[in-house]
Amino acid sequence: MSPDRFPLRGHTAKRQSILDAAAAVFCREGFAGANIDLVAAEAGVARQTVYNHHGDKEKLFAAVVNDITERCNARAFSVLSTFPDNPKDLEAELTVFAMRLNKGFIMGREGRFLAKLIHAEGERHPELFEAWRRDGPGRVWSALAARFARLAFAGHLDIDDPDLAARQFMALVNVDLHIPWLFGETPNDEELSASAARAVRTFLRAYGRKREDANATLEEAQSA
Amino acid sequence: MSPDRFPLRGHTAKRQSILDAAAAVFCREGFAGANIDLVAAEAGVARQTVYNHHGDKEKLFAAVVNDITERCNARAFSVLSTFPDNPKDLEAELTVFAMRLNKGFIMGREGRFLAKLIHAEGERHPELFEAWRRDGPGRVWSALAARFARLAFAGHLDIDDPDLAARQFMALVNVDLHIPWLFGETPNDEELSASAARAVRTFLRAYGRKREDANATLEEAQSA
DNA sequence: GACGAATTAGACAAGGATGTCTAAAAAATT
DNA sequence: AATTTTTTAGACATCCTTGTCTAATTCGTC
Repeated sequence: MSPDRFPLRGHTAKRQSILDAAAAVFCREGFAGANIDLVAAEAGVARQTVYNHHGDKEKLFAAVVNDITERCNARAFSVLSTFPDNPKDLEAELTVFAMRLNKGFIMGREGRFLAKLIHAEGERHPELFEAWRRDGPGRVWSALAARFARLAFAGHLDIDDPDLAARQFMALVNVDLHIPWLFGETPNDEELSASAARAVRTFLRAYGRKREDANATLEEAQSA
Repeated sequence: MSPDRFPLRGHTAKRQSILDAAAAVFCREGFAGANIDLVAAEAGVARQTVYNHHGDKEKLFAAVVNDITERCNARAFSVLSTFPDNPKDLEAELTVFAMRLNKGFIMGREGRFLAKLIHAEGERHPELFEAWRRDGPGRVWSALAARFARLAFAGHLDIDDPDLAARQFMALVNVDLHIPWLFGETPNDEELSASAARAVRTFLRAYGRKREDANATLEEAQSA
């Protein structure tokens, strides 16, 4: 009698292997086009095993969505925890952060899978993505917004609406990745980095303290 | 013998009706999930007629993609032609323009269909969307970039890279529409307008002439 | 080594979809 | 009005997929 009542350890390994394969197949072929035989083959497992673990195609799909959502959220918060709270060089550090966002979250395996699943099936299975909608963008954006608000409070940024700023930051970071993303292409590190730099530069032109700096300089000049 | 050798006028009407229905079905169900019987029913046509016009499911899909791409591009350029080239109140007029972009292009029927088709099948049928990729975002963005460049030249904006500015403008305009879009929801005019206003405000904070105004003020102060 | 649970391979029925075919009806042209 | 083309309804063969079932086999534990 092993300490954990869970059947086997190979059991859960196969379970995860099936989930991974199913995610890839659903993502490539869509729900209707996904073939259980293909999932089984790609997971290195008999078809019957797929049915043993997740009784149904629908249930399998739901399991995949839950699994991917969870892992994707974990990844997002892991990247979020590297936000530059005490920046020496705000532009440089925000750029590195945006780059991590690109690589680890948006262009990462889980991120791409989840996004494609939502695009393809979100309209048809809204209940499945309810959890994502609640805990995904909502939580991530407001966490990011909190970080921006803190930067603004510390005098590094000039932000009226931190939530809006956070959403716009994400959108700007995505600008040059969207088209390649659509066709399954993966920009190299240099391109990702350049894209992040462009996004951050524009973001800081909008929300940096340059205007107040200019005013400060103006006041100095006037008082001189 | 009528001047045009084309068979009938009801013929082309049915053709278009089939294309419309097929677009809706492909979009809702995906390529694999789309049912030709359903397309025929939705088009008010016998299944055989569908096969008569477009011999194949694949060919039908290709025809739909071409049709939608064309109409979508036409719509985009129609909206683009309302760009404020000689603005009195730049922020207000850009906001109205962004609003038209939202309603007529991004959230419009053709725009949504095309975007969904590309998301769902772009990776699997890259040849089909090659034309879109070449003539769609490329042309639209560079046309928009040209308008921004002209505004910059006329002294209304401070832009280094008009192409980048155009892409970022589109991204900012999309910020608040993305999530509803994913779930087939249509924000009302008020929300669309508010979203456009937020996007334009941020865009102008980044690319407006405020900094140079400040510098001008500074120079005046210094020369005084 | 023996036992029980999980896995496997393959066969299988049922259902659904594609694409073809035919004969009849409808529409348009001359 | 006659003729030609298009459309229609339905039947049809074929293929693919889902989900179940069975018997053999492997794996891990006692």
